[in-house]
Amino acid sequence: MKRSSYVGDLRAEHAGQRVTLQGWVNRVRDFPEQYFVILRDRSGLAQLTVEADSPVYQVAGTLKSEYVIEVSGTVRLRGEGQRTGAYPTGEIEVIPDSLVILNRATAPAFPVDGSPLTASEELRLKYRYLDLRRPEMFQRLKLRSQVQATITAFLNAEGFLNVETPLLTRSTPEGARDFLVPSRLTPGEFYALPQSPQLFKQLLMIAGVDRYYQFARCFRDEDLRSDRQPDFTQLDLEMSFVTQEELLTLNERLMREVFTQVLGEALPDPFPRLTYRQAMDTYGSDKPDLRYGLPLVDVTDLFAETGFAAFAGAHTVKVLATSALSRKQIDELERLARQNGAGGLAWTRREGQALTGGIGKFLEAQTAELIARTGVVEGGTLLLTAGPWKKAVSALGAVRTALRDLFGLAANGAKFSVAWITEFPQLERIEGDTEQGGERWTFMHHPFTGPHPDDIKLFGTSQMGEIRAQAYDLVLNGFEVGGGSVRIHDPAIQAQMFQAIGFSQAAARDKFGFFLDALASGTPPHAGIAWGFDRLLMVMSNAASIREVIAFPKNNRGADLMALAPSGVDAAQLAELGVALVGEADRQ
RNA sequence: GGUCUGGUAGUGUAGCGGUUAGCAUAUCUGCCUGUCACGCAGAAGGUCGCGGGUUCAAAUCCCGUCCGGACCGCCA
Repeated sequence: MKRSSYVGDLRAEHAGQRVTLQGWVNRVRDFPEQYFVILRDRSGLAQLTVEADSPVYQVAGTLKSEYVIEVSGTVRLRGEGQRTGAYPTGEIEVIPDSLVILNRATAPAFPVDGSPLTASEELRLKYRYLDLRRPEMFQRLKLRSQVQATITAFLNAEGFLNVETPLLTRSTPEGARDFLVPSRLTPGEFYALPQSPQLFKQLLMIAGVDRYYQFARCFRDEDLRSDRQPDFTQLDLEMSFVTQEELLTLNERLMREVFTQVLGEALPDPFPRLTYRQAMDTYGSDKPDLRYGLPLVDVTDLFAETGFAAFAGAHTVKVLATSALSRKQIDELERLARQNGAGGLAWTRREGQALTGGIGKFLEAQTAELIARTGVVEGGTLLLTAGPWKKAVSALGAVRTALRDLFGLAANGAKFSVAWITEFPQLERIEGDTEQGGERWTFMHHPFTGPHPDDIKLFGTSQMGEIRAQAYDLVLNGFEVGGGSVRIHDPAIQAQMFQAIGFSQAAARDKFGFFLDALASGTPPHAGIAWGFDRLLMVMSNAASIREVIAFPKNNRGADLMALAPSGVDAAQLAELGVALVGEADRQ
């Protein structure tokens, strides 16, 4: 029988019409004179009313939750006092004259009928197909599909070409561990799953495609987090003959389009911008949550002459002014600051025009100035970190985020706060690796990121750490939802970059000789970006974890609790691949 | 690799040295004249994650281990 409509679309205006519906039994309410069967499909719920004299009364009595049924019948306006505004179809009921059980069901492990969710996430992941029956989950799948459709339409209209790139490929230098796939045809050799289509999209520019995009599946074999999956999707795009400015502008338009079309939310035009330096210095993060203020205040100068030894010699001293905190809360924040690289978290409290408690007694000479600069309120707490610049700011940045969660600071601000972070450093010093006294450097973004033209002269000097990259991140509510760069298209600069990160010419040739050849074959200036698609959806749907916006995600340990992956394979499969397992003791 | 946190009927939770291991919900049975997370009555359902220890006595305290989650490292 052909379905005449979705269950949730029925309204009073359909009264008198014959319908055929298919779906799941959400719930059966058993009364002396009739059964109320609540039918559910992805569109919503509607009530079937089966009276005692109905031809389907017997069958209706055998229905249980989650049975799959098909009914035909007539839509009827409910009587006065029987209508409800609790759900959209509450004005009507369907009087079935035929009811077929298409499939029976075991009792679900947890309720999916719209009653409050009680199941643990572990259970939801194990029975993901049940979890996805819940309207909340279906809405997330739908949102994801709508965002993808909006992006596709926008980029197609802008002349972008959707091109797919291989999943079985060669290791690309993104810095994460690769997932490897053994080759049967060439035993002893491996494919790598792409960490991103980086080289391929640049090759498409070299090939003259000019404007490319793809919803690219990417794989990184690193530990998971609530916003990180080993197997994820990015919106990958690349453009030729554009400046950084043009690329950012187009992406802003795209993002605004997505938010207006899908959520009806207006984002600013243009997006605010912060340099990496500003973001770190003011918010202690390169992905600051700008829905609230609470800036880090620099007080390095005030501490230079204090008797507080730990702070007097510090390169950077930063302070956050917050409302009153209990000792226990301060201890918890200190633990967090330490975990984020600080030696400790100093504190003191404002009482009138004095600072008492914590390190207050060392600060008599600076008290007035500290109160003035931070604007700390009466009874409020000052939290301070000191140390090398990056450690001091990022530890206090972590504290800033914790204060947001503690006091709900983000709740009063804009629903979505977006910004570009620009001028990332080109190179990052590798710490604790100073063999032969020389310092070693690595790329911060990836080795094909173009340096700022004004800073190219710093390659090979002692100021390599100051080289700015033409790299940018898109930040939304404290999450990095995108990142990209203007690429190097000049082989000479590429050579300088390789040299800076200690890549010999031979090593570079060995790793991606094909790409260097391509660069030398006529490469247009080009730039690109990749959006963390899952992460964007997580923020858009205000979900607590990335797993909420992925149909079949992996848990904290990278396991699929439903399919039970990863899993062992039989010896024959391994033999065919030329792969042998080593014992635990032989593993590093 | 590290820090923190949790694991008790199908599910969610209470109990934190001596309880017949409590409550809610789901399940099953019966009842109920229109419900809408229907209601009422009853029944069944638990190796308190697992192993060891302390104790007259352990769900409860200790140690180890496995599993879930958050974070650091790692990763854009």
